[in-house]
Amino acid sequence: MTTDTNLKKRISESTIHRLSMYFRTLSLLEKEGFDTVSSKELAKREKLTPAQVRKDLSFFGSFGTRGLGYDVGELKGKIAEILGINRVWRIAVVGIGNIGSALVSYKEFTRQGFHIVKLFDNDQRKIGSNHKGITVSDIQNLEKEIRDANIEMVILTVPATVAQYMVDDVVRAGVKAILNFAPINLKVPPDVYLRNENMSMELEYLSFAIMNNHTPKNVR
Amino acid sequence: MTTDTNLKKRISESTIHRLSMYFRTLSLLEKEGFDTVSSKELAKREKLTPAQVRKDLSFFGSFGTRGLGYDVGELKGKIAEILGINRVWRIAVVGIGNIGSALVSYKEFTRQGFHIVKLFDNDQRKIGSNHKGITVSDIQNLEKEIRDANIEMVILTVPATVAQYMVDDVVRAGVKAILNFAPINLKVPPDVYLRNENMSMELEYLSFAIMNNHTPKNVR
DNA sequence: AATTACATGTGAATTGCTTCACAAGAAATA
DNA sequence: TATTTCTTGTGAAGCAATTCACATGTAATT
Ligand SMILES: NC(=O)c1ccc[n+]([C@@H]2O[C@H](COP(=O)([O-])OP(=O)(O)OC[C@H]3O[C@@H](n4cnc5c(N)ncnc54)[C@H](O)[C@@H]3O)[C@@H](O)[C@H]2O)c1
Ligand SMILES: NC(=O)c1ccc[n+]([C@@H]2O[C@H](COP(=O)([O-])OP(=O)(O)OC[C@H]3O[C@@H](n4cnc5c(N)ncnc54)[C@H](O)[C@@H]3O)[C@@H](O)[C@H]2O)c1
Repeated sequence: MTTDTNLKKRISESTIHRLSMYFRTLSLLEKEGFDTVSSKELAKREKLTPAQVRKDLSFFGSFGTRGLGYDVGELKGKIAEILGINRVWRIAVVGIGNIGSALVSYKEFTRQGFHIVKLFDNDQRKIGSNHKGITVSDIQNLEKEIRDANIEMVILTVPATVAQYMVDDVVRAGVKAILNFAPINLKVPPDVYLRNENMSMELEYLSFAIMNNHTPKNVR
Repeated sequence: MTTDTNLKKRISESTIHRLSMYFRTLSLLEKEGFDTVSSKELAKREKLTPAQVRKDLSFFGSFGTRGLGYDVGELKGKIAEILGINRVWRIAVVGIGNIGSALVSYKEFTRQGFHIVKLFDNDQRKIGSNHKGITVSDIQNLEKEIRDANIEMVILTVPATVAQYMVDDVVRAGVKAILNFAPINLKVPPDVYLRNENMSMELEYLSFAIMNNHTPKNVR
């Protein structure tokens, strides 16, 4: 393990999230026909400081040209590399209900390299049905099918009551990253990454903000 | 404006998010039959330090009993008050597509006081149709209907291409909080709160984590 | 009533993140 | 080629968030 790799362990979550933002904005700038962009312009579009943009990038190398700025296409490529999105990720969705099937229909994921290739449910009425060309598999076959299909990430959209059981199954199948939508604290082994998408939390934040005239520094 | 109000302006976004987490865990503890809970136990369930829990709460008052801990029901009530969720929020969903209709079906929101009472779309095939007992209104009537229904929050689930126009309309209608699902940087006046729900960003974070063996301090 | 055990609430210390400020380098201009 | 203009990359400074550590207080026990 090199020093560089150790370095990356210190990158903050905020920095990663901002890299995602830069990536999206760079795609937009590319479409708008810009060849280069300064940290100042990038910062303006994200409501950040130019120093923040430069510092974030500096953790990974130096990608700009002094006096000129960054080459839009090049920087976009570098960030894709950093984020690991210059490749295809094979994903399974577990729980094909309201939210699960909405996610399956979302073409933008595919365009970004997040390929949903397997769907699982335990409801006999859903098993065998077709969503955007993918047949819903029986949850009973989860482990084998996940392994056979080389799935590395799972989007979990089952009821909170069964979410932990499904996580355990998914982990057993060798999946290393889970995006969970159930409002519950899940346990995963240390080598499995778990992110929670919690919409109620965001509504609660808005509620607090209105009630208290909240004005924090950085709002996502 | 009192000193207390000014105080609240300094509360960090992380603290608010943790209050949401505490609230959910307290609800669970209540169901599990616990009368009291210590900062230690609460912290354990959230993977935080006890000091963090106590510090978060200390910004708003002192709710515990030394030697004993916090009364579960009481603390839950206090946090509900702080977050402003001890009341009903009237919400409209704009854009009744894949994700919009999934959200409308989500009963948990209602249980938490987030009442979705109006739906809007611009598609003639959707206008007039019924979702969970609510008729989809024509987006043309947005301003009047939002005002008449006393809507204070909007969930925005329209394509990114039209999201800014819809925000402008919604702001004009007097809405003070927006939860946006379109992957785009929206502009709102300073007195309107905007939160973005960005699922791609979470997948990108997972991608980065796998590729770099990322081990940050606090993971959501 | 005294003692023990336990857990809060909070200044102080520490850690982490953001912003500052400027030397250094590249491009454009004269 | 020299000069001006512009913008990066980065240590240092400043600020914000987290954790420490303990005085204080309550309840349970003897
Ligand atoms: N719908 C929303 O807008 C929304 C919003 C926020 C959070 N969530 C959360 O997302 C999750 C899914 O919500 P939903 O509204 O789509 O619910 P849903 O009931 O529509 O979908 C859940 C799906 O999971 C399947 N399922 C149940 N047990 C299973 C198992 N053991 N194995 C495999 N599949 C199983 C069900 O058959 C169903 O198809 C829930 O945890 C919910 O709390 C939903
Ligand atoms: N589906 C997902 O899983 C998902 C995931 C992440 C983000 N998003 C984002 O959420 C948004 C909605 O996605 P979706 O998949 O539900 O799309 P969708 O096309 O299914 O739904 C969009 C809805 O908005 C309506 N609409 C379009 N223009 C409108 C206007 N001017 N006024 C009112 N309504 C209008 C359409 O008629 C449609 O019903 C998009 O911005 C998308 O990028 C979706």
